[in-house]
Amino acid sequence: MRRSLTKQEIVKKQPEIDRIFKTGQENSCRGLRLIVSKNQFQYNRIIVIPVRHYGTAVQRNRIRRQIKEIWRNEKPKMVPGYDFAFVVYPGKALDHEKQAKQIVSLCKRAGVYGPDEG
RNA sequence: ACGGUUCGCCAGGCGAUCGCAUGCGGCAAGGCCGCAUGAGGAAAGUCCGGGCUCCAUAGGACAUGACGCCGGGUAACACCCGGGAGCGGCAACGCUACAGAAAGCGCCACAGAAAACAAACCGCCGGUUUCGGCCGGCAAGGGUGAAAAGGUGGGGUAAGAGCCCACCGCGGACUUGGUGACAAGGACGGCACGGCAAGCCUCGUCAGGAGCAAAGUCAAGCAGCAGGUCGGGUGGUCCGCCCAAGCCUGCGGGUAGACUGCUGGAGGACCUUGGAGACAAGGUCAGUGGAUAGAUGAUCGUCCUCGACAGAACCCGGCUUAUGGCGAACCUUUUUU
RNA sequence: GGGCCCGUAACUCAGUGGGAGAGUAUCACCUUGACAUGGUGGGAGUCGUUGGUUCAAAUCCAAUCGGGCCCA
Repeated sequence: MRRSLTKQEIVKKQPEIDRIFKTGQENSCRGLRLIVSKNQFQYNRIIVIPVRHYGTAVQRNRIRRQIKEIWRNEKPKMVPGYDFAFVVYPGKALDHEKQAKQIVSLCKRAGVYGPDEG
């Protein structure tokens, strides 16, 4: 499987986001919350949502790109068929390695980080 | 060297791996491959000015608002350039809502006699007196205040006063220079005319309203009810013009998709010419963001000065604010020659 | 993206050029055996910030910071 991230793999519609928040299963850690919900596709989808008044436009763009990048690299190890919503809260910025560990542990707790794949 | 003033420039580089968007080409059939391109000087605040779209190709009047030394630049401006005057600074240089207070209205708290067609508290002088004061003259002195009706000196006088004189200030016909703001000179006047227009206002100039969530096309979908009257064309009013037999308002219901607008521009780089400059004209070259939950990133290596402020959402011209570094010219002080 | 509004005491607000105020709250005292209520008195402010106009600015003007509302 390729490690690409196309437009299809991004959750776009407001009703779909509402569905994730209603039916999804929540896991959170410091400054980050992950909501996972099953979808009707064969692949996974993602959305990154910084909370209201999260820094400047530059900071919001940066955290979204960083999380998308980590998720893209870890995607082949995930169980397919889920929607991921990352809600980001303001806090101290982590470096790439620590942030990747944090996201992987969140996915493991959510039960979508399959050890059989990869 | 220290401090300061003005102007200009840059916005980490290179390489590797993975990845995103758009355009083009190919394979070939809705997916791959290749190539090219891919945020800013402020993209920001939304403070101004336009383009563009709809309402009438936006017409007249009033209201309202903005601007306000002169000349020029520009599509336009509240911006820019050059100049004048005033103010600040030792200077380089900077700042200025810089029209009108003799069109009119209003305000000037407290204090003070009086805050503006004048007037007289303490006073000064003359006359009179029943010694309490009264009548008249004066506005120089005191006192109050942010501000008190030219200043200083001399003459003059009962005491005084532009009452007279000299100098300074003010106004100023006129003359000269300048496109002009204005500058220089100035007969004469004899001080009459306090300040505030970022108070109302007057004069001059300009401005119709709304904004790409404008506007248009397609698809999907729903449910009407009540009221108002003669209207509507966008939100100040009237006229005019256009449209219409229906329209408007309120409550309720439905949609939350796709496409056009959407980027080739008052555009950029370089050169030449004109101009003091802002800028204009001509030529050559390249083809250079267009997303729509929102594309530029991540990691590693390496070098250095170790990277600030910060992310396009229709597009331009400005202003303002945030911010790292570099360079040039000029000025002050000190030292040296 | 665009349009619009508001910042005054701890809170809610008034104040349209010369004195910074009201209610609630808080503090002290009185009243009560004690509490509540009631009464008397007091403290608390860079008027969001920075400049400008004016003799004088919470007020007028400009810039800036923070908060809020609306659109399809």
